[in-house]
Amino acid sequence: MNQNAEEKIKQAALRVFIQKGSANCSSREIAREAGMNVALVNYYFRSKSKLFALIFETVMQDFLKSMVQVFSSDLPIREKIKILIEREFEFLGQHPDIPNFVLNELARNPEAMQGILPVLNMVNESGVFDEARKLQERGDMRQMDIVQITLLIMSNCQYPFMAQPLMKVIHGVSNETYKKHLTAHKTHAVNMVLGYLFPNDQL
Amino acid sequence: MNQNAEEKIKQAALRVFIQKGSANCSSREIAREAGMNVALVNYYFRSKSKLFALIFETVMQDFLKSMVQVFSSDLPIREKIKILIEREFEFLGQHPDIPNFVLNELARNPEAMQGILPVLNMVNESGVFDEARKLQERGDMRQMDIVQITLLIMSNCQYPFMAQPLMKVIHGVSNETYKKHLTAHKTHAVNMVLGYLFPNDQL
DNA sequence: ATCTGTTTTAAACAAGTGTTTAATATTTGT
DNA sequence: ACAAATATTAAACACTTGTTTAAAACAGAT
Repeated sequence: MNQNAEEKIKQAALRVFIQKGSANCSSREIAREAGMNVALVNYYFRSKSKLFALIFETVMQDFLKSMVQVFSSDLPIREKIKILIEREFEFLGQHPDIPNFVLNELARNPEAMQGILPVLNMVNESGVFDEARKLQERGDMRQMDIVQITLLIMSNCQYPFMAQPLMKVIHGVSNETYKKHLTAHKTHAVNMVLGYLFPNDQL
Repeated sequence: MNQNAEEKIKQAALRVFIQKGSANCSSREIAREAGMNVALVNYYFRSKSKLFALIFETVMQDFLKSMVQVFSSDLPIREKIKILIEREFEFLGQHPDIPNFVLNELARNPEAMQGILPVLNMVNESGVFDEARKLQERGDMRQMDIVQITLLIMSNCQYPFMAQPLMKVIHGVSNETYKKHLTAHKTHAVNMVLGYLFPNDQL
């Protein structure tokens, strides 16, 4: 089980960190989840914080990958946004607790900010925002800052998953019911965002 | 400093809990922030978890109060939504880390779910959702579940504040710049949500 | 089989955790 | 002024934390 141990610890750390956060879990818990000894965690990864930095970076990669991919593609802008939102809902359906994890770490764990730099390069080199700017200059898209376009899209994708516990208890709905609301919400997100960004499309 | 000590601890706990979360702070840190001894925390509040429950409940009250107030008012529906969003932005401008705090605790701290029950009563007794349903049956408002209307509004209000660290680093903007984006975003949120909920208003 | 380097373990370390205790200081009522 | 009640403190409790150490188990090569 040579390389297996290292990999098992990584996967256990991924699960535990995402579910509990970097601060609210122990090295021993990660080791237990991996079925290994505590000392092995530090044998392979030097320290808990180094292990976390590693995990956090890979999570950030996954978190932003699909967004970058879609926008680097060759589709017309409306299609891009539509597919982007749909993929985001699909991704979040399988990893519903990642947004909470990411935003929480970035807000509360100063070290987490370091691990985001490689991902920043990925985003910048993709030319996502340059392209969006070009599309905007060309005309029919509503004039607003790229920051706010990003916000518009991500708000309506990520928040519904982050607020799941709150919404369930406020409206008194079950897990299954809320999942149905989520898939229905995908359509609303697409239509609302597209409708707002391209007001001239109305017919 | 009789009642002062108790109150000082409460306010210190409020600050520390919101900034660090219930799990990632110690009783001693709260005591230090309040300028008091550790034992006093338990002398007044029995235990750290009891203190947290108390704090969390009051935060939840503030968190949902303005929403309930606005919807219990006597304004026409479009005005209600507009004012609701604007008040939400104002509240979050002064308490930008509360959404992250609330959603994080609800997702990760099972005990937090208990402290929400009184707030649930507040929401239910206000008749917020009943009223929204009535308004919907009457006609011109887009047919969609109350859960999703709630999501629509809260997503576009809360997420921009929760994602501040992420957005700042992704787009490389300063604190001040981002604040300007936030106030600009308020207008977009109002227009987009109203535009989507009342499609016949277009002129 | 023996040596060599790597992997895994149990045990220990100091530091920090929530909580309790018992003694001291302070306020209150008389 | 004194006594009773309350508020505050330092010290200790048992336990968990991240990390290190030194010994053991294991692998492959000669």
